[in-house]
Amino acid sequence: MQAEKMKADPIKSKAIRLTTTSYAVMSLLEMLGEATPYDLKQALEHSIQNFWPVPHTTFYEEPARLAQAGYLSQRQESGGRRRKSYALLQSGREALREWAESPAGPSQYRDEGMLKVFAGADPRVVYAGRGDWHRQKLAELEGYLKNLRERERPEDPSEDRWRGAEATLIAGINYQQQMIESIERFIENPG
Amino acid sequence: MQAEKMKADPIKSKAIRLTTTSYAVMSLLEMLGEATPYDLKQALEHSIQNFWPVPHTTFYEEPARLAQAGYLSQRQESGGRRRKSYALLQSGREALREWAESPAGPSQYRDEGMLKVFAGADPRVVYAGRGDWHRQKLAELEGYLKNLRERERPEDPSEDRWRGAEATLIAGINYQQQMIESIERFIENPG
DNA sequence: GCTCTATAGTTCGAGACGCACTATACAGAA
DNA sequence: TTCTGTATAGTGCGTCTCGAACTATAGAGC
Repeated sequence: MQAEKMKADPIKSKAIRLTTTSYAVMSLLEMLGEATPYDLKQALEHSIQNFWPVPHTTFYEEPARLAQAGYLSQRQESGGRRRKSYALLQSGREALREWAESPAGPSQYRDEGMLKVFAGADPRVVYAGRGDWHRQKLAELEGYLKNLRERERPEDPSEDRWRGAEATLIAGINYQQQMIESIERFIENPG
Repeated sequence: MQAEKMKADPIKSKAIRLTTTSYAVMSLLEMLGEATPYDLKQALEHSIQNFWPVPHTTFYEEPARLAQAGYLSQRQESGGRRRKSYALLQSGREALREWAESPAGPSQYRDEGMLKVFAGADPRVVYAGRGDWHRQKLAELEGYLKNLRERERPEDPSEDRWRGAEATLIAGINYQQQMIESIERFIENPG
């Protein structure tokens, strides 16, 4: 997680560190409006999970943390499951904008399989199923993109809250295609 | 970090969870023989860091943890900095082999920049410097591969402790080349 | 009203993270 | 000789992340 400064509404709230996960929650809330942690988790799995993996337990806790620090409003159902819903407050929206405009570090690639190869495992064994995994992921992303394009969206791009999501899907599709190639190359010639 | 079972020398040691970082340390020790944490950190930065990022503070602590659990031997210099050196013990070697042969999960891609794009940032701004970053990384890996190939190594591949390292460099070079392409594609057409 | 399954969520302890700081060695200048 | 600069080597610690395992609620079908 990147280093971030402490931020908080100075009046009522506890200062917390805003982590990349915080911004993930806030950017989903900006797209969805008011949402329960479960709604957020669902949305996450179709989008952010592909370039910023977060386990669901972490993601469930994050909205409460952010609400406590004054970035989100919280509202609780009175009947049934008495679920909580969260929405972005002004301070959250501002923090999100500021972060989005600041420079980002390089991307990270993490691959336990590659570490096994390093430790002497046979690349052909380690990567045997990988091509299929990436092909499946590719199909999944293409599905999301198709859905997104069938959705009605405003003419004016600056009004369109789905533009960012669309761009990340396109990038994800590129990435998966490249990975498929790159793995094939590697299996053919691992050294 | 992947889930791993608890393992320990049953006699003298505290049970710890072996994490992927543990195996990273042990695989380096297998290649290097006896080494100080700093030696390990150096080696890490030229190899594993590229597919399994670990902050140096974590990496410094890990050998002590592993030694305590009976996977490594520990020896301390008597003069100067009184540094500690570590080496793989039999139980460590066995744990490493067992892990290396077991299946690995999929790889992970993590990119804060992509999250900024998702949140509405302009891809051309976010990815402006990325191509160069990957080109530099590519050059770095090519340098390591050149060095490695100049080193004298045993004829018999099964004797060659550097085979794994070489394979990961080749994979890394593929990966960086693909990323350069993939980013160019994306910047030209981000949606 | 019971039981099955999908959905929706919580708990908690160990580990990871990274900022900020400390310490040691060794070279060359004062 | 001591000073001061810089590269090397390492530590402390609070906050956050991780994931296994568990709990709870809703609705479908019997």
